[in-house]
Amino acid sequence: MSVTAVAPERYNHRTAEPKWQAWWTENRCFEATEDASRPKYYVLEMFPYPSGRIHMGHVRNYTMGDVIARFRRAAGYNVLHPMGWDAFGMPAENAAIERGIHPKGWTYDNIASMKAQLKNMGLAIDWSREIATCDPSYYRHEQAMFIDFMKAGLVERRVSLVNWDPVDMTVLANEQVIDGKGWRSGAPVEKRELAQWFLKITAFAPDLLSALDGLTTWPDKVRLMQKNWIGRSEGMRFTFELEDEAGAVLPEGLTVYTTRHDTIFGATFCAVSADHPLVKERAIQDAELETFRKDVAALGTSEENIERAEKKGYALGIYARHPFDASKRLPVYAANFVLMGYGEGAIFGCPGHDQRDWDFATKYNLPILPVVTPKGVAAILGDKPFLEKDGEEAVLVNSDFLNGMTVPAAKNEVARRMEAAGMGTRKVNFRLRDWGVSRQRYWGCPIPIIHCEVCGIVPVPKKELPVELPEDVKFDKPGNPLLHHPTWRHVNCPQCGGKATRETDTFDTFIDSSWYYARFCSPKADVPVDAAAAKYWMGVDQYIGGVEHAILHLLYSRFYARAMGVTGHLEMDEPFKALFTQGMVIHETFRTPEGEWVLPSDAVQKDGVWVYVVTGEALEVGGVEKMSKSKKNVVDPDTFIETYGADTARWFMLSDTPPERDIEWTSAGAEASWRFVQRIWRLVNDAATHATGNHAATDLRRATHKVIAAVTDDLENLRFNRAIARIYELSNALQAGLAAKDSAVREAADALVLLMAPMMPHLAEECWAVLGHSTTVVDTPWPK
RNA sequence: GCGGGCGUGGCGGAAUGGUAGACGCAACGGACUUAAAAUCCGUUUUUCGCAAGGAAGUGCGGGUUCGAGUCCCGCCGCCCGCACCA
Repeated sequence: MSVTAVAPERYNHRTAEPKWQAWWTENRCFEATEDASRPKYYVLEMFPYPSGRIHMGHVRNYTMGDVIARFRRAAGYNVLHPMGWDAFGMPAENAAIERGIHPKGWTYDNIASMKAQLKNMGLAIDWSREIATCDPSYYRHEQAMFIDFMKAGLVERRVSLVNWDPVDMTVLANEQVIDGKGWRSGAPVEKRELAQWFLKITAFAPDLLSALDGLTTWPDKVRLMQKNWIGRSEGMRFTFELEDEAGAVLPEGLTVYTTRHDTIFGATFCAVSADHPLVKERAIQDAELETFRKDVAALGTSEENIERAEKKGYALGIYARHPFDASKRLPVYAANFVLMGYGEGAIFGCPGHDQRDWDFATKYNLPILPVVTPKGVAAILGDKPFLEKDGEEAVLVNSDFLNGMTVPAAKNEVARRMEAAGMGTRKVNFRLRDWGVSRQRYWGCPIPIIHCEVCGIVPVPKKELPVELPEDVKFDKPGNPLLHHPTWRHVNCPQCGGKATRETDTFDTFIDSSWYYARFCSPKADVPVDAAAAKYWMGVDQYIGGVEHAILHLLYSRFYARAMGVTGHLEMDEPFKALFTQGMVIHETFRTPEGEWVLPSDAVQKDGVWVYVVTGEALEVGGVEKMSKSKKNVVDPDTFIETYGADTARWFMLSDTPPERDIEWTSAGAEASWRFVQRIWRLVNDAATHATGNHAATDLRRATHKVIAAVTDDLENLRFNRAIARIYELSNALQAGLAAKDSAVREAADALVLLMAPMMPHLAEECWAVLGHSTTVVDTPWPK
């Protein structure tokens, strides 16, 4: 039986979608203005790098944000939903090197084409607030703030051992080194000594850590990752007296950091980093030690090296006097496992209760002394160090005045005695390092500094900002084009007027994205952030993006908000009130028998077997993996939207799979979404022929209101897949209601359209008109 | 090694400690059609049974509870993050 008397025409997204997109733009539906009479809602997705084309990951991310924006708008909020471009970065420069295109032209062309693609998605974005970080009107404020940060003592220039990416020929921050390799290039990172600009993120370490507790609407996983990254530990810093082979006291002491000062009587050696001053100084006289230092440096920091590396040491021929037992002296080694960058770059080794120290002691035949044991158990020397488990009661033995004490009590006692004797102090240490922000690249924000031979480091006067990137640069040799520019770097010193040179390093692009969320509040202001606008809009009520930014971008942004607070640019601490990290878009992979990757669009299923359309040969179906160009398992959003419409793409992205998990793109699933679009169209057209109901408590009416409540709750909690399941239920109920001539048919159809509107806004508008409304969905309140 | 998460039909996945498998996909049967597509009506955890109906069932083994997919303990498997951090 046919549901409709006269079959309606098929829904045509090709006419409907551009029509409504134009209508929203003309009527400025999504342009936000401050309005104190309404509650505000700021929803933001991590802005894209303008690579040239959007991918399905963007579609998923921006669809989620859009659903939230449209839902909150309908629910009565004054919504801010802006978009911009994270436009500085290496790919633009690589395009310049490889194809001779200027990074600026390349970037802006990409922005234009990606903007058109995003518009085709029908996003409810306030395009009047669009920003690009490579625009001088944006980065001049970044430069001004850097100078303010300097004045506030949040900037340092120091020579330090840095991570050098030999492929990208630039320095990387610690956060940007993954498994000992550059996060972009994948090349093994080398260590180099360079003069670098640092932002003092460590100044905020305690606050960045403790404030995590308040971010209750962030994923626990992300909070935990940040907590581990910041890495707070409570311990002691104290100094050993040193003596030489003959027992004569040396002028210098050896300061170590430890969290296990309770095990001081188990100490049998000391170890210092190969980069420790004590070692460097002796290596001048000692060729063998210098060789050792080089070997350690050559080993690098990559994961595989660390795993394979044996503990190696070099006895320095000096000894540390035990602080509480004059009869003991501990040989001091230079050791490859001690990091100069953490603590004091020096430790005492207690092999009985530390795996690493155990390995070292075993190798060099150093004594192993058990000093901690479970309560009521005699200390024994097993075949591995004894490490008490969480909550396990352990007591000190073989430890003089500590004997019988619990671990915490013994720590306390050692700290008390050392502090009383002036040997050391309790100290909280953080793993977090300051953020090195100098990059030896062209396509980034110039660091607004002038180096004067007379005056030293001089900030560019604010009235001369922005320091603009010169456009006439050449990419004909490796390294930084700014360094090779004939004139740009040569300037007069703003202070003495003498000859000086500009800083040619540019900022790490993560700086650009560390404050853009605040700039969106007042994108055209002539200060970085207009205070009144920020007071109204900040913080971001819902931030959405990939979990890959759990540390880098999110930690930097949290730091920036604080630094901007100190310098009076922004009055708030936490930029993102709620965070949601969405999963990836994954897809099957296909290979020819020769091992060539094949695009999904070139694979067809014939009699249950996947076949390559070009050659007709059977394809090997590989794993379901993240969409990537290298494996060619990509589906082009543009082509899909052209064929099936934006609403179909949006609907599919939200269906079935919970938003935080990886979603598998399948053509069958996508087509099913398309069929649902047509089904809604038929149902609504059919419902439109029915009379308005009489508010009787029919089955359909009950079902409708149950679904309204459920969908509202689901969308408030970002459970898009469940909201969609409810909408399917309502469409099933409506279909049954139509057959049963239920009097609530019109009411149900209206609700169906309004509930699906955040996900399928174009279809909703068309359906709303079919149902005889003279208003638009975008201006209709959320149903209750 | 340390830290965290997850194991439910053929698949994606539902389920404030209260009828396990909502909703979707796929598959199968039927209607419509010259035919196909689309659409519509059904079936679809496993198992026994012609049926009515019964039994088992949320990785494995225990426990708490009137009641456990959900809470607790111990395993097994997979995934993610950090990693010589003193």
